[in-house]
Amino acid sequence: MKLSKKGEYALRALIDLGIAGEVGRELVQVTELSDKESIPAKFLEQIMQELKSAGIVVAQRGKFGGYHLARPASEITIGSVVRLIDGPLAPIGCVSHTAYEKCSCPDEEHCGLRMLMLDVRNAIAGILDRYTLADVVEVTLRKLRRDALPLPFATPRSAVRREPVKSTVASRRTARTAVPRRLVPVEGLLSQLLPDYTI
Amino acid sequence: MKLSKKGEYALRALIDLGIAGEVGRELVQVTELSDKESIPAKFLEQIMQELKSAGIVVAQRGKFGGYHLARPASEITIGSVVRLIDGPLAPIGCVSHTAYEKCSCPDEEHCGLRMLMLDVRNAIAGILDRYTLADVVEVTLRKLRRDALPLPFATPRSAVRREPVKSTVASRRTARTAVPRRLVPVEGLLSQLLPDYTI
DNA sequence: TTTTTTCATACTAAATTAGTAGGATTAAAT
DNA sequence: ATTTAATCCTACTAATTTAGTATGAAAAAA
Repeated sequence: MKLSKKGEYALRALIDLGIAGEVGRELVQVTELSDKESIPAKFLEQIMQELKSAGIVVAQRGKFGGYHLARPASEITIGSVVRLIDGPLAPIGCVSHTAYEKCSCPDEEHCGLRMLMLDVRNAIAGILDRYTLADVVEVTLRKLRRDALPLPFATPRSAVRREPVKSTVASRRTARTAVPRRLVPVEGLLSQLLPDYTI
Repeated sequence: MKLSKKGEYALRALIDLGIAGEVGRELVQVTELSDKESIPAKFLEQIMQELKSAGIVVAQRGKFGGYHLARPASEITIGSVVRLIDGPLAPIGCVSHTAYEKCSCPDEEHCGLRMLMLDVRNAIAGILDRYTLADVVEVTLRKLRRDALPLPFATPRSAVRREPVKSTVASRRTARTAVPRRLVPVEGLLSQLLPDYTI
């Protein structure tokens, strides 16, 4: 039930971009991300490319370029990122919603294992499709502030000399107000750390 | 978040052994299992070997030999089987209970991703460690009976000419009475299909 | 003694994972 | 215009994992 390193790196980088947006930083370069997270720079470069192609991040080329989120962090679910990089969330193909595949078993309708794995897939998707980058950014910032630690990306590596590139939408809309919570049953550690968890 | 084919095959075979025990069949051979589930026989043979080494099944060698569960199906959790064959349930090492591994991130204590993945690992383990082979056997048999389908392993391939080999414990104790349900929150499809789900 | 099963070990082809390498392109600064 | 520093693009690769095959020995029943 593993998440690949690539998937982990993608999420780490995106969370960092979310944090950067939250502290007013407009662009972050691959080397900053790879330094902070100890990710091989060239590997992360590839990953950022995939995220760009998928429309999750936007790049600014050239000197003093870098990346930022293409949409508000509250509109990027963790599940969508994991699916993009690592494929379906379901443990076996015959219970995948996004990539169903008939399994080898003789009778899917009477397969107890399938029922069980459907529960697992729903449990995973219930979490990863519910939470967004904004949620993870929020708990991270909350913890850092609680312990009075310096926030990452607070000081731009090179002074902010760029015009507000395209739109500051990302940095404004990250607050979790507009997007309604989707489902009812809320449990787990993250939900307890988030302020407005509906029940 | 995939379960390997090997893990899937192991679970299918074990569920079949559980069903066999439930319908009074004492031994099942690899070829029967591999036929029924369309698993390459030699591959399944290897898998059964691992399950034997782990003390999950017991083998009877020689002509008219075969396998049966080493313990009551109600005492074999799905999680223990998946961990044996596929390793830890946790998506990343730093949230694994059974195989913790320090992750590359600079500060585990303030890592939002880790919190999230801990929720995921708890959700997965909450299901796979809660349910046993007996549960899966039960929903399977329930569905087959509901649709008036023939139960597998009801007719022994070769007549039952063997003495009650070691103990009939497995076939007697499979009823889910002795083992108490472990946790409180019960949801998902499987729990709804099981009769005595506590809440 | 034959048959039929598990047991044990070795091997392998294909896919996936986790990267490296090298340069082309773009844009800001000088 | 030239230099510098960033992303972009493509190809390659080493190691590991996955999903098996292959071959035969050992055991037990007939």
